[in-house]
Amino acid sequence: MKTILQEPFFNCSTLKVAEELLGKVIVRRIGSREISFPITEVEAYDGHADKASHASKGKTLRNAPMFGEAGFWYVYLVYGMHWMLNIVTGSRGYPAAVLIRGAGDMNGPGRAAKALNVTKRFNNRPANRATGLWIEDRGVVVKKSDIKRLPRVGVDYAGPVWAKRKYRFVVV
DNA sequence: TAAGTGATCTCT
DNA sequence: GAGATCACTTAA
Repeated sequence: MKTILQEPFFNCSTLKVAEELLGKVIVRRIGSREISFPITEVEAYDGHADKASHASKGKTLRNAPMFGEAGFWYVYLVYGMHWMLNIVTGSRGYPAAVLIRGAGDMNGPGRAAKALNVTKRFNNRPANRATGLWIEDRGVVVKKSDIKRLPRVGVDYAGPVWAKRKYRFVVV
């Protein structure tokens, strides 16, 4: 049983989407080939009040996709070399997204994006088959007891309150 | 542990 | 236009 996740799945509480994304499968079509990896680690960025979120400083050209429709990709470059792959959540106008930090054997968001051959070409595009990058539910259920909640990575600048929030979900 | 790397944002 | 800042990786 395969279902491609659509807007209703993502137009929901960001934390809930983040948690439920674990065990789902990210699929990339390159020409006639398809590669896929189960999602193992994610981070939630929820709303303008979240100091760790790009959206906390208001809407800019870069983070505009976060304010858009759920189920769209938000892709950007950090440290001059790594693409970060996020899926937008929540309703239009509410800035939120989930960062894909790990998929398959890959650890670290930069490597996951590299393995999937993701670049800004996917920024602000919908997650569906036509785009060539989407997420499937293949019926795998990750048990609650197999999910670990941890603080997010690299967001100390957000201050102790937000930096300590356990918005990161990992499959153990 | 620290350097590499470049888009983006915030001042002038 | 210049300068600071980064949701990271790799090699040492």
